[in-house]
Amino acid sequence: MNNKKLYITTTLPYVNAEPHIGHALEFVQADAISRYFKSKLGKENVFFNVGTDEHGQKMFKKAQEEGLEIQEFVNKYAQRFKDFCKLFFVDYDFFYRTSDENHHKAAQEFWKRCKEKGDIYKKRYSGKYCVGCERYITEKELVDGKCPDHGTEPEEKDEENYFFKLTNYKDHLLKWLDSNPEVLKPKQKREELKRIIEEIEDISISRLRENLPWGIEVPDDPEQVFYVWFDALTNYVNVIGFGTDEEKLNEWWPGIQLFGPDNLRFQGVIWQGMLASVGLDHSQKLLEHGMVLGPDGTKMAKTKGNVISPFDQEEKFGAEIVRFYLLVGIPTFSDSAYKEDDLINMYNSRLANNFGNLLNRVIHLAQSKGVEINKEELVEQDFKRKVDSMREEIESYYNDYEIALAAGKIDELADWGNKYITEKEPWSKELDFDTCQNILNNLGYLLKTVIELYSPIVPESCSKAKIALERNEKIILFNKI
RNA sequence: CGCGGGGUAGAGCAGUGGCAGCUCGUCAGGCUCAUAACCUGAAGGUCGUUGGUUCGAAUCCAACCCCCGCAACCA
Repeated sequence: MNNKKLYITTTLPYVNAEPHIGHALEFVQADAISRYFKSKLGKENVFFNVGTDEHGQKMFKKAQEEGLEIQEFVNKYAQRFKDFCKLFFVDYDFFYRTSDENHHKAAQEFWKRCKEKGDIYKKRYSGKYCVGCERYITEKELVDGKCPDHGTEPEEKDEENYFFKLTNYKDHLLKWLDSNPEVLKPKQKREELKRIIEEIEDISISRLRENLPWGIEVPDDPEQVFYVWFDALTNYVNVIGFGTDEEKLNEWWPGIQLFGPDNLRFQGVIWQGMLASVGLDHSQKLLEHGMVLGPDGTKMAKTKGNVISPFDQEEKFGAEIVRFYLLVGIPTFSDSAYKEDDLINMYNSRLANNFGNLLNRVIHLAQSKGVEINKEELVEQDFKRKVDSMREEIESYYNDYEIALAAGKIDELADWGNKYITEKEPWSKELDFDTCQNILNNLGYLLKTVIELYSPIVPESCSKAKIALERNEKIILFNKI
């Protein structure tokens, strides 16, 4: 935490298909981090950006296949992502769309600045182009004349394009990574990133408009449009004022970026080179989440029939339970299988039996004993110190974006509450009123802490829990499944 | 020899040189305020294999075996 403002952004998903479980993971992780820091720093000091990447040849083709006007097509899918956010309680501050006019202007401004810096040049290029990858494939990469990633034959292309001199920044980027070893999480990925930087090449950043009518026009060259990645990446700073409001930009940038394993080269290298070109700081933090694997522990694929749909899961279990499992049940920064049995077990034992049940027993006892449980002055100092020191540990996990570990520690706190109540037996008829009142207020304080710290993960339930505790009303917070 | 990550209890994981741990599950007991919940205890591991370094290795080194990702809707 270097200053009071915090900016966090997901990558912009390509809108040529339905949101999948990987998007869900990234979005809810970013949302949990955003919610935590909003509670910590104040809502106005956190800015949480999500959005959709809507240009590119793939999009153009897909729209034609569906027989829709391209803008109509991207509108449809962008809306799907908005609905998806709403469904999973992803409370963004801005939904960025790259087909928006403001984005076009800002991306063009970005281009101009790179050009003024001397980092953009024009070069004739001929080679084999894979539409699936949106890039040229070298002869060496081809497998039986086909793209190794998409299994399709690349198109022969011979055109003049603009290139970005990423190689200018090779040494700079290596130095940056060396002197900021903590910038990338998890740290095991650092070597991989370093290798990618070492093998850096200049990248093609435009296409001929005649081949791709759907894109942003290159400044001073109406025959060319932006290469999709070059325009999409600029969103991260455009949304906070690049090219329009430098003061605002300085307030928020550098930010925290979340992305999936396949995106390391774009977020960690190309984008960082672009930032250097326009004279902006590098990202404050690069968080590479894991991959959600099928129940069998291998990558999801329709052909294998092990695909988990976030919409199906929501229908089956409800959004918060799916959120909980994505955030807590699978490790924050490594690949993990999505298993419904684990989801059920984990939800029942951790939320229903531990946290939910404790809340219920405390409120129930408070009611039957006629005790107020929100009197902080009645909380014993030793007890308070213990809870506060647990809170510190939990917050330090959150501050390090370790959501799953933070949740584990919150469970420990609730678990300790269950041991405490069993030991103190506040239901015993032998106890005098004051002692009972102290015990229950201790527990009330513990629960208040648990509720507050669990809010970023299960926001709706926690806001219900908070009200129940304040009003001393019994509630079954988490029904067992 | 393409690059990278991993192999620790039935499952999921933590553990960077000093008595192998946590959660879930299983079994036994206890409690009874509570959502058949909660508390206590027990069983369960040659830490992938082999060799090496060391007083001492899950941990360091070497070789090998296996799984996964990069990489086929995609993050």
